Amino acid sequence: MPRPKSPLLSRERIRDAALELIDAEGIGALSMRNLALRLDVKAASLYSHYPNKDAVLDAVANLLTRQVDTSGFERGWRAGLETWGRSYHAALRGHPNAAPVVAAGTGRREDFLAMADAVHGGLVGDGWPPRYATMIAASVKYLVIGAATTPFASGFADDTRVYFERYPNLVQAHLIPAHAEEIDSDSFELALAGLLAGLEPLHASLTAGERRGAREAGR
Amino acid sequence: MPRPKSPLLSRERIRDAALELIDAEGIGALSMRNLALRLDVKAASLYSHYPNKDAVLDAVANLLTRQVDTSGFERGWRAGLETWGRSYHAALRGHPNAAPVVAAGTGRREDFLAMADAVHGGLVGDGWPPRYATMIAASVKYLVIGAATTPFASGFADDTRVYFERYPNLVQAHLIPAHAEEIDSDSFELALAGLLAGLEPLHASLTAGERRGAREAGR
DNA sequence: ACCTGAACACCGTTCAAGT
DNA sequence: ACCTGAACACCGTTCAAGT
Repeated sequence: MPRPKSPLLSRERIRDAALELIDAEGIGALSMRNLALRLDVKAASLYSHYPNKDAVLDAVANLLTRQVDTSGFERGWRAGLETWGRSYHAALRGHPNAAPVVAAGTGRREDFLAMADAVHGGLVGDGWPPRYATMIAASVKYLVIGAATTPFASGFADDTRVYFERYPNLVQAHLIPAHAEEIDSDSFELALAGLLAGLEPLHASLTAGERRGAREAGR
Repeated sequence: MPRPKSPLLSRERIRDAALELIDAEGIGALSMRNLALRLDVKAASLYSHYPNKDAVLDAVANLLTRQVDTSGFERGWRAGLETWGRSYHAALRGHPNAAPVVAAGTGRREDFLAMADAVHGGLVGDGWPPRYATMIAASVKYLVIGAATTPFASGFADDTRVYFERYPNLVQAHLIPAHAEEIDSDSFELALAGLLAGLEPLHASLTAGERRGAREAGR
Protein backbone atom coordinates (compact mmCIF):
# COMPACT_ATOMS: atom_id res chain seq x y z
CA MET A 1 0.00 0.00 0.00
CA PRO A 2 2.39 2.71 -1.13
CA ARG A 3 1.59 6.41 -1.04
CA PRO A 4 -1.56 6.71 1.08
CA LYS A 5 -3.45 10.00 0.59
CA SER A 6 -2.89 11.05 4.19
CA PRO A 7 0.61 10.23 5.46
CA LEU A 8 0.85 7.37 7.92
CA LEU A 9 3.86 8.84 9.67
CA SER A 10 5.15 12.15 10.96
CA ARG A 11 8.38 13.18 12.62
CA GLU A 12 6.53 13.62 15.91
CA ARG A 13 4.84 10.22 15.81
CA ILE A 14 8.14 8.52 15.07
CA ARG A 15 9.95 10.40 17.84
CA ASP A 16 7.23 9.66 20.40
CA ALA A 17 7.14 5.99 19.48
CA ALA A 18 10.91 5.84 19.84
CA LEU A 19 10.73 7.24 23.37
CA GLU A 20 7.94 4.81 24.28
CA LEU A 21 10.00 1.93 22.99
CA ILE A 22 13.08 3.06 24.92
CA ASP A 23 11.04 3.52 28.09
CA ALA A 24 9.39 0.14 27.77
CA GLU A 25 12.18 -2.10 26.53
CA GLY A 26 15.43 -0.16 26.83
CA ILE A 27 17.78 1.41 24.37
CA GLY A 28 18.93 -1.97 23.12
CA ALA A 29 15.46 -2.71 21.78
CA LEU A 30 15.37 0.44 19.66
CA SER A 31 16.10 -0.69 16.13
CA MET A 32 14.69 0.92 13.04
CA ARG A 33 12.89 -2.33 12.23
CA ASN A 34 11.46 -2.60 15.73
CA LEU A 35 10.39 1.03 15.71
CA ALA A 36 8.72 0.60 12.33
CA LEU A 37 6.87 -2.46 13.61
CA ARG A 38 5.41 -0.39 16.43
CA LEU A 39 4.17 2.14 13.87
CA ASP A 40 2.71 -0.52 11.55
CA VAL A 41 5.09 0.37 8.82
CA LYS A 42 8.32 -0.88 7.22
CA ALA A 43 11.77 0.22 8.38
CA ALA A 44 12.65 1.93 5.13
CA SER A 45 9.66 4.27 5.52
CA LEU A 46 11.29 5.97 8.48
CA TYR A 47 13.96 7.33 6.17
CA SER A 48 11.38 9.54 4.49
CA HIS A 49 11.21 11.50 7.76
CA TYR A 50 14.63 11.19 9.38
CA PRO A 51 17.98 10.86 7.58
CA ASN A 52 19.17 8.14 9.98
CA LYS A 53 18.78 6.57 13.41
CA ASP A 54 20.97 9.18 15.10
CA ALA A 55 18.57 11.90 13.99
CA VAL A 56 15.69 10.05 15.63
CA LEU A 57 17.69 9.85 18.86
CA ASP A 58 18.49 13.55 18.64
CA ALA A 59 14.78 14.30 18.36
CA VAL A 60 14.13 12.27 21.51
CA ALA A 61 16.95 14.05 23.34
CA ASN A 62 15.67 17.45 22.27
CA LEU A 63 12.17 16.59 23.47
CA LEU A 64 13.45 15.81 26.95
CA THR A 65 15.80 18.77 27.00
CA ARG A 66 12.90 21.09 26.32
CA GLN A 67 11.34 20.05 29.64
CA VAL A 68 14.22 21.65 31.51
CA ASP A 69 13.45 24.89 33.36
CA THR A 70 16.00 27.70 33.19
CA SER A 71 13.70 30.43 34.46
CA GLY A 72 15.01 30.38 38.04
CA PHE A 73 17.89 32.71 37.34
CA GLU A 74 15.50 35.63 37.68
CA ARG A 75 15.75 34.93 41.40
CA GLY A 76 19.56 34.81 41.43
CA TRP A 77 22.32 32.38 40.47
CA ARG A 78 21.64 29.99 43.32
CA ALA A 79 17.91 29.67 42.74
CA GLY A 80 18.65 29.42 39.04
CA LEU A 81 21.06 26.52 39.46
CA GLU A 82 18.68 24.75 41.82
CA THR A 83 15.75 25.03 39.43
CA TRP A 84 17.87 24.07 36.46
CA GLY A 85 19.61 21.16 38.15
CA ARG A 86 16.43 19.71 39.62
CA SER A 87 14.33 19.99 36.48
CA TYR A 88 17.17 18.60 34.35
CA HIS A 89 17.59 15.72 36.77
CA ALA A 90 13.83 15.10 36.90
CA ALA A 91 13.54 15.08 33.11
CA LEU A 92 16.19 12.36 32.85
CA ARG A 93 15.01 10.33 35.81
CA GLY A 94 11.57 10.30 34.26
CA HIS A 95 13.07 8.34 31.37
CA PRO A 96 16.06 6.51 32.83
CA ASN A 97 16.56 4.32 29.77
CA ALA A 98 16.84 7.44 27.63
CA ALA A 99 19.29 9.26 29.90
CA PRO A 100 22.42 8.06 28.05
CA VAL A 101 20.87 9.28 24.81
CA VAL A 102 20.47 12.77 26.23
CA ALA A 103 23.97 12.65 27.71
CA ALA A 104 25.60 11.80 24.38
CA GLY A 105 26.43 14.28 21.67
CA THR A 106 25.14 17.33 23.46
CA GLY A 107 27.31 19.83 21.66
CA ARG A 108 25.47 20.05 18.41
CA ARG A 109 21.88 19.67 19.53
CA GLU A 110 19.73 22.73 19.11
CA ASP A 111 17.80 22.57 22.37
CA PHE A 112 20.85 21.73 24.44
CA LEU A 113 22.62 24.80 23.15
CA ALA A 114 19.61 26.98 23.96
CA MET A 115 19.59 25.58 27.49
CA ALA A 116 23.33 26.05 27.96
CA ASP A 117 23.08 29.59 26.67
CA ALA A 118 20.31 30.46 29.12
CA VAL A 119 22.27 29.03 32.06
CA HIS A 120 25.45 30.79 31.10
CA GLY A 121 23.59 34.06 30.71
CA GLY A 122 21.93 33.62 34.07
CA LEU A 123 25.20 33.07 35.86
CA VAL A 124 27.05 35.93 34.20
CA GLY A 125 24.02 38.15 34.81
CA ASP A 126 24.34 37.55 38.55
CA GLY A 127 28.01 38.41 38.76
CA TRP A 128 29.98 35.28 37.93
CA PRO A 129 32.86 35.91 35.53
CA PRO A 130 32.31 34.08 32.22
CA ARG A 131 35.01 31.53 32.91
CA TYR A 132 33.47 30.63 36.26
CA ALA A 133 30.03 30.53 34.69
CA THR A 134 31.29 27.92 32.24
CA MET A 135 32.85 25.80 34.94
CA ILE A 136 29.87 26.04 37.29
CA ALA A 137 27.40 25.10 34.56
CA ALA A 138 29.67 22.18 33.70
CA SER A 139 29.80 21.09 37.35
CA VAL A 140 26.04 20.97 37.78
CA LYS A 141 25.70 19.19 34.46
CA TYR A 142 28.23 16.59 35.62
CA LEU A 143 26.10 15.90 38.67
CA VAL A 144 22.90 15.62 36.67
CA ILE A 145 24.35 13.35 34.00
CA GLY A 146 26.21 11.22 36.49
CA ALA A 147 23.18 10.82 38.72
CA ALA A 148 20.84 10.06 35.83
CA THR A 149 23.04 7.63 33.93
CA THR A 150 24.53 5.71 36.84
CA PRO A 151 22.23 5.81 39.83
CA PHE A 152 24.36 4.58 42.66
CA ALA A 153 22.08 2.10 44.33
CA SER A 154 20.57 0.53 41.25
CA GLY A 155 22.56 -2.11 39.47
CA PHE A 156 23.42 -4.06 42.55
CA ALA A 157 22.34 -7.64 42.43
CA ASP A 158 18.94 -8.32 43.90
CA ASP A 159 20.31 -10.95 46.20
CA THR A 160 22.34 -8.80 48.57
CA ARG A 161 23.60 -11.79 50.46
CA VAL A 162 26.23 -12.29 47.78
CA TYR A 163 28.06 -9.25 49.05
CA PHE A 164 28.12 -9.94 52.75
CA GLU A 165 31.39 -11.79 53.03
CA ARG A 166 33.56 -9.93 50.59
CA TYR A 167 32.43 -6.33 50.98
CA PRO A 168 31.67 -5.69 54.65
CA ASN A 169 31.45 -1.92 54.28
CA LEU A 170 28.87 -2.14 51.56
CA VAL A 171 26.40 -4.12 53.58
CA GLN A 172 24.29 -1.12 54.39
CA ALA A 173 20.88 0.18 53.62
CA HIS A 174 21.90 1.24 50.13
CA LEU A 175 22.05 -2.35 49.01
CA ILE A 176 18.38 -2.83 49.74
CA PRO A 177 16.60 -2.29 46.43
CA ALA A 178 13.54 -0.83 48.12
CA HIS A 179 15.61 2.13 49.32
CA ALA A 180 17.51 2.60 46.09
CA GLU A 181 15.46 5.35 44.51
CA GLU A 182 15.18 7.39 47.67
CA ILE A 183 18.92 7.22 48.25
CA ASP A 184 19.59 8.24 44.66
CA SER A 185 17.48 11.36 44.84
CA ASP A 186 18.81 12.22 48.30
CA SER A 187 22.36 11.85 46.99
CA PHE A 188 21.69 14.22 44.13
CA GLU A 189 20.16 16.77 46.49
CA LEU A 190 23.08 16.46 48.91
CA ALA A 191 25.60 16.91 46.12
CA LEU A 192 23.78 19.92 44.67
CA ALA A 193 23.36 21.53 48.08
CA GLY A 194 27.00 20.81 48.96
CA LEU A 195 28.28 22.25 45.70
CA LEU A 196 26.17 25.40 45.97
CA ALA A 197 27.21 25.88 49.60
CA GLY A 198 30.83 25.48 48.56
CA LEU A 199 30.47 28.07 45.79
CA GLU A 200 28.83 30.67 48.01
CA PRO A 201 32.04 32.04 49.58
CA LEU A 202 33.66 32.14 46.15
CA HIS A 203 30.84 34.29 44.83
CA ALA A 204 30.95 36.48 47.92
CA SER A 205 34.69 36.99 47.55
CA LEU A 206 34.15 38.71 44.24
CA THR A 207 34.07 42.41 45.05
CA ALA A 208 31.39 44.68 43.68
CA GLY A 209 33.92 46.08 41.22
CA GLU A 210 34.93 42.65 39.99
CA ARG A 211 31.31 41.69 39.53
CA ARG A 212 30.59 44.73 37.41
CA GLY A 213 33.68 44.12 35.32
CA ALA A 214 32.70 40.53 34.77
CA ARG A 215 29.19 41.45 33.71
CA GLU A 216 30.42 43.94 31.15
CA ALA A 217 33.02 41.60 29.70
CA GLY A 218 30.55 38.76 29.56
CA ARG A 219 28.59 39.97 26.57
CA MET B 1 44.94 -24.17 11.54
CA PRO B 2 42.89 -25.41 14.47
CA ARG B 3 44.30 -26.24 17.90
CA PRO B 4 47.85 -24.87 17.86
CA LYS B 5 50.10 -26.36 20.54
CA SER B 6 50.56 -23.03 22.29
CA PRO B 7 47.34 -21.00 22.45
CA LEU B 8 47.11 -17.98 20.17
CA LEU B 9 44.87 -16.08 22.53
CA SER B 10 44.50 -15.32 26.22
CA ARG B 11 41.92 -13.38 28.19
CA GLU B 12 44.49 -10.63 28.79
CA ARG B 13 45.49 -10.29 25.15
CA ILE B 14 41.86 -10.05 24.10
CA ARG B 15 41.05 -7.50 26.78
CA ASP B 16 44.08 -5.34 25.94
CA ALA B 17 43.33 -5.45 22.23
CA ALA B 18 39.75 -4.41 22.95
CA LEU B 19 40.93 -1.36 24.88
CA GLU B 20 43.38 -0.45 22.12
CA LEU B 21 40.61 -0.70 19.57
CA ILE B 22 38.27 1.44 21.66
CA ASP B 23 40.99 4.03 22.22
CA ALA B 24 41.92 4.17 18.55
CA GLU B 25 38.57 3.96 16.79
CA GLY B 26 35.87 4.39 19.41
CA ILE B 27 33.35 2.10 20.98
CA GLY B 28 31.39 1.83 17.75
CA ALA B 29 34.30 0.09 16.07
CA LEU B 30 34.50 -2.64 18.68
CA SER B 31 32.83 -5.66 17.15
CA MET B 32 33.81 -9.23 17.84
CA ARG B 33 34.77 -9.62 14.20
CA ASN B 34 36.87 -6.46 14.24
CA LEU B 35 38.53 -7.45 17.49
CA ALA B 36 39.33 -10.89 16.14
CA LEU B 37 40.83 -9.33 13.01
CA ARG B 38 43.23 -7.33 15.18
CA LEU B 39 44.31 -10.55 16.91
CA ASP B 40 44.75 -12.46 13.62
CA VAL B 41 42.01 -14.86 14.52
CA LYS B 42 38.35 -15.55 13.72
CA ALA B 43 35.49 -14.09 15.73
CA ALA B 44 34.24 -17.42 16.99
CA SER B 45 37.60 -18.06 18.67
CA LEU B 46 36.97 -15.29 21.16
CA TYR B 47 34.15 -17.34 22.66
CA SER B 48 36.66 -19.87 23.93
CA HIS B 49 37.86 -17.19 26.34
CA TYR B 50 34.86 -14.98 27.07
CA PRO B 51 31.22 -16.05 27.16
CA ASN B 52 30.11 -12.94 25.21
CA LYS B 53 30.94 -9.38 24.22
CA ASP B 54 29.67 -7.94 27.50
CA ALA B 55 32.21 -10.01 29.40
CA VAL B 56 35.01 -8.52 27.28
CA LEU B 57 33.75 -5.03 28.10
CA ASP B 58 33.57 -5.91 31.79
CA ALA B 59 37.21 -6.99 31.67
CA VAL B 60 38.16 -3.64 30.13
CA ALA B 61 36.15 -1.78 32.76
CA ASN B 62 37.75 -3.77 35.57
CA LEU B 63 41.21 -3.04 34.20
CA LEU B 64 40.60 0.71 34.34
CA THR B 65 38.86 0.51 37.71
CA ARG B 66 41.92 -1.15 39.18
CA GLN B 67 43.94 2.00 38.45
CA VAL B 68 41.84 3.95 40.94
CA ASP B 69 43.54 4.88 44.22
CA THR B 70 41.55 4.56 47.43
CA SER B 71 44.50 4.78 49.79
CA GLY B 72 44.02 8.46 50.65
CA PHE B 73 41.48 7.80 53.37
CA GLU B 74 44.37 7.06 55.73
CA ARG B 75 44.81 10.83 55.79
CA GLY B 76 41.12 11.54 56.48
CA TRP B 77 37.85 11.63 54.58
CA ARG B 78 38.69 14.77 52.65
CA ALA B 79 42.09 13.63 51.44
CA GLY B 80 40.54 10.25 50.69
CA LEU B 81 37.81 11.71 48.50
CA GLU B 82 40.30 13.95 46.70
CA THR B 83 42.65 11.09 45.93
CA TRP B 84 39.80 8.79 44.93
CA GLY B 85 37.99 11.35 42.79
CA ARG B 86 41.11 12.53 40.98
CA SER B 87 42.51 9.10 40.24
CA TYR B 88 39.08 7.83 39.15
CA HIS B 89 38.69 10.85 36.89
CA ALA B 90 42.21 10.47 35.51
CA ALA B 91 41.68 6.78 34.76
CA LEU B 92 38.62 7.57 32.66
CA ARG B 93 40.02 10.67 31.00
CA GLY B 94 43.00 8.58 29.93
CA HIS B 95 40.59 6.49 27.87
CA PRO B 96 37.71 8.82 27.01
CA ASN B 97 36.20 6.44 24.47
CA ALA B 98 36.01 3.76 27.14
CA ALA B 99 34.46 5.98 29.82
CA PRO B 100 30.85 5.00 29.00
CA VAL B 101 31.85 1.36 29.27
CA VAL B 102 33.14 1.88 32.79
CA ALA B 103 30.10 3.94 33.69
CA ALA B 104 27.66 1.22 32.64
CA GLY B 105 26.70 -1.78 34.71
CA THR B 106 28.89 -0.95 37.66
CA GLY B 107 26.86 -2.83 40.25
CA ARG B 108 27.94 -6.33 39.49
CA ARG B 109 31.57 -5.80 38.56
CA GLU B 110 34.08 -7.24 40.96
CA ASP B 111 36.61 -4.42 40.97
CA PHE B 112 33.97 -1.72 41.17
CA LEU B 113 32.53 -3.32 44.27
CA ALA B 114 35.97 -3.53 45.88
CA MET B 115 36.50 0.17 45.15
CA ALA B 116 33.08 1.17 46.48
CA ASP B 117 33.67 -0.89 49.60
CA ALA B 118 37.01 0.81 50.28
CA VAL B 119 35.51 4.28 49.83
CA HIS B 120 32.55 3.52 52.05
CA GLY B 121 34.82 2.12 54.72
CA GLY B 122 37.08 5.15 54.54
CA LEU B 123 34.21 7.57 55.03
CA VAL B 124 32.59 5.67 57.87
CA GLY B 125 36.00 5.24 59.48
CA ASP B 126 36.40 9.01 59.64
CA GLY B 127 33.08 9.65 61.29
CA TRP B 128 30.46 9.89 58.55
CA PRO B 129 27.29 7.97 59.34
CA PRO B 130 26.78 5.09 56.88
CA ARG B 131 23.88 6.75 55.13
CA TYR B 132 25.93 9.92 54.53
CA ALA B 133 28.87 7.81 53.41
CA THR B 134 26.68 6.26 50.75
CA MET B 135 25.39 9.60 49.53
CA ILE B 136 28.80 11.27 49.53
CA ALA B 137 30.42 8.43 47.63
CA ALA B 138 27.55 8.62 45.15
CA SER B 139 28.01 12.39 44.78
CA VAL B 140 31.69 12.17 43.92
CA LYS B 141 30.99 9.30 41.56
CA TYR B 142 28.35 11.41 39.82
CA LEU B 143 30.95 14.14 39.24
CA VAL B 144 33.54 11.71 37.93
CA ILE B 145 31.17 9.89 35.58
CA GLY B 146 29.55 13.09 34.38
CA ALA B 147 32.88 14.78 33.73
CA ALA B 148 34.38 11.75 31.99
CA THR B 149 31.44 10.85 29.79
CA THR B 150 30.29 14.31 28.78
CA PRO B 151 33.15 16.75 28.93
CA PHE B 152 31.50 20.12 28.69
CA ALA B 153 33.61 21.83 26.09
CA SER B 154 34.13 18.94 23.74
CA GLY B 155 31.40 18.16 21.30
CA PHE B 156 30.91 21.69 20.16
CA ALA B 157 31.32 22.16 16.46
CA ASP B 158 34.79 23.14 15.39
CA ASP B 159 33.49 26.15 13.57
CA THR B 160 32.42 28.29 16.50
CA ARG B 161 31.11 31.00 14.23
CA VAL B 162 27.92 29.00 13.82
CA TYR B 163 26.93 29.85 17.36
CA PHE B 164 27.54 33.58 17.36
CA GLU B 165 24.15 34.83 16.32
CA ARG B 166 21.84 32.47 18.13
CA TYR B 167 23.63 31.88 21.43
CA PRO B 168 25.26 35.13 22.53
CA ASN B 169 26.05 33.92 26.03
CA LEU B 170 27.91 30.90 24.80
CA VAL B 171 30.37 32.81 22.72
CA GLN B 172 33.11 32.57 25.29
CA ALA B 173 36.42 30.92 25.71
CA HIS B 174 34.88 27.52 26.33
CA LEU B 175 33.88 27.26 22.72
CA ILE B 176 37.48 27.41 21.60
CA PRO B 177 38.59 23.80 21.14
CA ALA B 178 42.14 24.61 22.18
CA HIS B 179 40.93 25.48 25.67
CA ALA B 180 38.48 22.61 25.96
CA GLU B 181 40.60 20.14 27.88
CA GLU B 182 41.89 22.71 30.34
CA ILE B 183 38.37 23.94 31.07
CA ASP B 184 37.14 20.41 31.56
CA SER B 185 39.75 19.52 34.15
CA ASP B 186 39.36 22.89 35.85
CA SER B 187 35.61 22.35 36.02
CA PHE B 188 36.05 18.97 37.65
CA GLU B 189 38.47 20.41 40.19
CA LEU B 190 36.13 23.32 40.95
CA ALA B 191 33.20 20.97 41.42
CA LEU B 192 35.16 18.62 43.67
CA ALA B 193 36.57 21.48 45.74
CA GLY B 194 33.14 23.11 45.98
CA LEU B 195 31.47 19.89 47.05
CA LEU B 196 34.10 19.10 49.68
CA ALA B 197 33.96 22.64 51.03
CA GLY B 198 30.20 22.38 51.22
CA LEU B 199 30.39 19.10 53.13
CA GLU B 200 32.90 20.37 55.67
CA PRO B 201 30.40 22.15 57.96
CA LEU B 202 28.12 19.11 57.77
CA HIS B 203 30.92 16.89 59.03
CA ALA B 204 31.87 19.39 61.68
CA SER B 205 28.28 19.56 62.91
CA LEU B 206 28.44 15.92 63.87
CA THR B 207 29.36 15.87 67.51
CA ALA B 208 32.06 13.63 68.87
CA GLY B 209 29.38 11.40 70.36
CA GLU B 210 27.52 11.09 67.06
CA ARG B 211 30.75 10.28 65.29
CA ARG B 212 31.57 7.48 67.68
CA GLY B 213 28.07 6.08 67.39
CA ALA B 214 28.25 6.13 63.60
CA ARG B 215 31.59 4.38 63.56
CA GLU B 216 30.36 1.59 65.77
CA ALA B 217 27.12 1.07 63.87
CA GLY B 218 28.92 1.21 60.52
CA ARG B 219 30.54 -2.19 60.67
C1' DA C 1 5.70 12.96 -1.53
C1' DC C 2 5.50 8.76 0.91
C1' DC C 3 5.64 3.88 1.45
C1' DT C 4 7.43 -0.91 0.07
C1' DG C 5 10.44 -5.15 -1.23
C1' DA C 6 14.70 -6.46 -1.99
C1' DA C 7 19.29 -6.04 -1.44
C1' DC C 8 24.01 -4.74 0.71
C1' DA C 9 27.34 -4.99 4.18
C1' DC C 10 27.42 -5.57 8.53
C1' DC C 11 26.33 -7.53 13.61
C1' DG C 12 26.54 -11.31 18.10
C1' DT C 13 26.40 -15.96 18.85
C1' DT C 14 26.19 -21.10 18.17
C1' DC C 15 27.92 -25.41 16.86
C1' DA C 16 29.74 -29.33 14.52
C1' DA C 17 34.21 -30.37 12.90
C1' DG C 18 39.06 -30.51 13.12
C1' DT C 19 43.48 -31.43 15.81
C1' DA D 1 41.39 -27.39 24.97
C1' DC D 2 41.38 -24.17 21.32
C1' DC D 3 40.51 -22.60 16.74
C1' DT D 4 37.66 -22.58 12.28
C1' DG D 5 33.75 -22.39 8.64
C1' DA D 6 29.27 -22.10 8.15
C1' DA D 7 25.04 -20.85 9.63
C1' DC D 8 21.19 -18.23 12.26
C1' DA D 9 18.70 -14.25 13.34
C1' DC D 10 19.46 -9.94 13.56
C1' DC D 11 21.26 -4.84 12.32
C1' DG D 12 21.36 0.32 9.52
C1' DT D 13 20.85 2.02 5.17
C1' DT D 14 19.99 2.43 0.05
C1' DC D 15 17.26 2.38 -3.94
C1' DA D 16 14.32 1.28 -7.72
C1' DA D 17 9.49 0.74 -8.03
C1' DG D 18 4.83 1.85 -7.07
C1' DT D 19 0.98 5.41 -6.57
